[in-house]
Amino acid sequence: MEKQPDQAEKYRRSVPSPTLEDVATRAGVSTATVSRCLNNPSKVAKTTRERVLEAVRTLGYAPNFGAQALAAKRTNTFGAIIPTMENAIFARGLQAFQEELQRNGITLLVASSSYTPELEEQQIRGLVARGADALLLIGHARAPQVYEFLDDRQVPYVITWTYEDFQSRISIGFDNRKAMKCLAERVISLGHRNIALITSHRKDNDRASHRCEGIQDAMALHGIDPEGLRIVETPYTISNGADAFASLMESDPRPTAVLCGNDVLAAGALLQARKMNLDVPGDVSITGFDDIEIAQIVTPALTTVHVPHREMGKGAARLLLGMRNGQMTTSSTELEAHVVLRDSLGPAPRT
Amino acid sequence: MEKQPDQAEKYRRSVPSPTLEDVATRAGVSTATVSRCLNNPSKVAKTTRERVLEAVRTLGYAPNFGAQALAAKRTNTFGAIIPTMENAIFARGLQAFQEELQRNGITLLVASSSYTPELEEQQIRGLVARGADALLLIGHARAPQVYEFLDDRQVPYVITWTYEDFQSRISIGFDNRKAMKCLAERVISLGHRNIALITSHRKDNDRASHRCEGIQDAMALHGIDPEGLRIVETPYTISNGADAFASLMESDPRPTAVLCGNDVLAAGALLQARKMNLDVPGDVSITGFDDIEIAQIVTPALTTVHVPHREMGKGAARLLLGMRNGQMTTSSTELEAHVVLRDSLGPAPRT
DNA sequence: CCGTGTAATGCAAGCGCTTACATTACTTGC
DNA sequence: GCAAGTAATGTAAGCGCTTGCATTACACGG
Repeated sequence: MEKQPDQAEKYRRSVPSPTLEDVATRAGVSTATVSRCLNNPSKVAKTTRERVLEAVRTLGYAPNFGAQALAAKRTNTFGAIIPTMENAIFARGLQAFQEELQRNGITLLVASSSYTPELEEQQIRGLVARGADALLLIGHARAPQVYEFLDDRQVPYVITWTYEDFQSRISIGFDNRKAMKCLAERVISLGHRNIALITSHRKDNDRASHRCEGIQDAMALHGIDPEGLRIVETPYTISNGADAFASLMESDPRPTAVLCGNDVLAAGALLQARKMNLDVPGDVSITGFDDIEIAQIVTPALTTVHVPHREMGKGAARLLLGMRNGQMTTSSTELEAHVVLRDSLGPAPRT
Repeated sequence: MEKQPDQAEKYRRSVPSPTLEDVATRAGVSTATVSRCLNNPSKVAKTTRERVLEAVRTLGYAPNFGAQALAAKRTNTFGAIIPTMENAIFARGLQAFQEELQRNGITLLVASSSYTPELEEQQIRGLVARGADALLLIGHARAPQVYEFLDDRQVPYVITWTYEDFQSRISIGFDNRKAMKCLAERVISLGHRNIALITSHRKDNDRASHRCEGIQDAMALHGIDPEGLRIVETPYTISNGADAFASLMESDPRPTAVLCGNDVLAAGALLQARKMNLDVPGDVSITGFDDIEIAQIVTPALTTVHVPHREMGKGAARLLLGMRNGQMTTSSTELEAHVVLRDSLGPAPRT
């Protein structure tokens, strides 16, 4: 008998979230005081503060995000647009970024652009419309109107995964060109003359194109014609890496060293080498870039370039936090990437 | 002479975002019409609509998120809380989830809980406070007050990565217990009697505990005492997998098959086996779970359980979209996971 | 005991949008 | 030609919060 109404009530009991006003009433103060108490505790008397916080607690109050954003013109939200979530390239850096932000009470919104400039622009506008207070961007290459938009709206941003003291845009990262050059010099010093590169598309991707240029720098430096670098462009997946490697191995003369624009492509290349019964590094050397987890897992372990993922993420967060607080003194930071020698790179085979 | 003001102006020119009102003025209509035009185009005459859209375009108008959320009590934002972003376990599913959402004009907010219930609860409340219209959750195990909170606030949610027709909570996923049992039966049928499991902590993790039970089911079914299953619990990282494997190999009697709760742990085990000069699967068999990318990359390639990542992600999005639109007819969906035989599982070695 | 300074609090005006309801301008049937 | 319906648009009331300014309450020196 008691059951029926109970049931019905259960259905429609939608407890609306408590509002500032509810808290204010319960604590016997005005909404202004509650607001101050939450955002600026020092301006409220201790006894009142305690009473208010008590009310907040018992009511389970949480501020309405939209209202807060609307009134304060500030969301305590930062955004990050990364090219892809599918593989781990950006995961570690992003994790560090987000940890640092969290520590400062701000939330991270992540969007991925699938390496597509149009999509990226759309995502950037979207995040700004959602009130992102600041943005993390990967690489410098994007349409000028995007930068104009950001500057007009006064949205602070930092460019990562690359370092370049460039056009007053502040960035934190490493010099992709230099890092890759360093690795290429190693390769060349082991006697390789016939070198190939598997990379993602370089258009609209400054990291990829700088890495390529780094190889050519090293070649030129050692008297090898940079034009002789065989280049295959393909999206970042393992199977694409495998296919690219296969096609490279069919070419003549066959490269003795295949450098890859990142570890994922290199893992694919390695897989394909095994399938083709090629010994790595006996028959052909393979290198990666990024030093993500899989670099250590594959057999042979990948010689690659270690990228300071966590430092970039954390540093970017610091910079952005500073900028938001009106610190205009911040400047770009260069971090170091270094070659990690493992087993996939060896001397060039004798012909 | 003209220069000074110009300079000064340059500094302070913060173009405030255009508002609905700006658009309305420019198009010579009221804000209501503009709003309708954007959210409900069919209610506006075609000629007016064109005029309005033109104004929107030239002004570069984008709705203010906070204001919209406040007025409409809806954010077109869904949230997902996953245990970790660090490895690829959830990446593919999440990507599919987000793609499907994007196709429907809704934005995804991702938070990670680091496998910590308290943090997860906090993240859930955070996302709801930020106006998430619906939530994707991993696994069933969480405090009742969390479910109460969600039900009170009428926030739709779906549980994934597991399937269980359970307490009226709708879920989409696969039966972890059954899937692991299936794999374990394979293992047992190859003559293994001495079996070990490396898993993440099972407390507060129903996927992990179900997988464990699945093994024990299979053992019981084949007359092996389920109590004989050696279990090592450790967080999901490669090096932890390696350490766990090492300690297992020192135990007596030594297991002939080490099943792992996921591919990351298995990759670590494999690495350690190589370091210990153990042949896999000659000396010891190793299996994973999830079938993420690394399963195919490691040597020997990992025998594992393929999980329908993309289907879960996409399906979850569909369910949530339906629920938000008031479709109460939705129900849980069971997907299939299946064993993938590769090279890391072989017959038990003769003693 | 009063004037004054200071700390604590309240008042109320928005922030930019959605939407119920009111209004206007037309059709259309009789 | 008019009542009545319908389609298109306008009016204005909030949504829940922040914050500049006004007000109140004291403490204190003279």
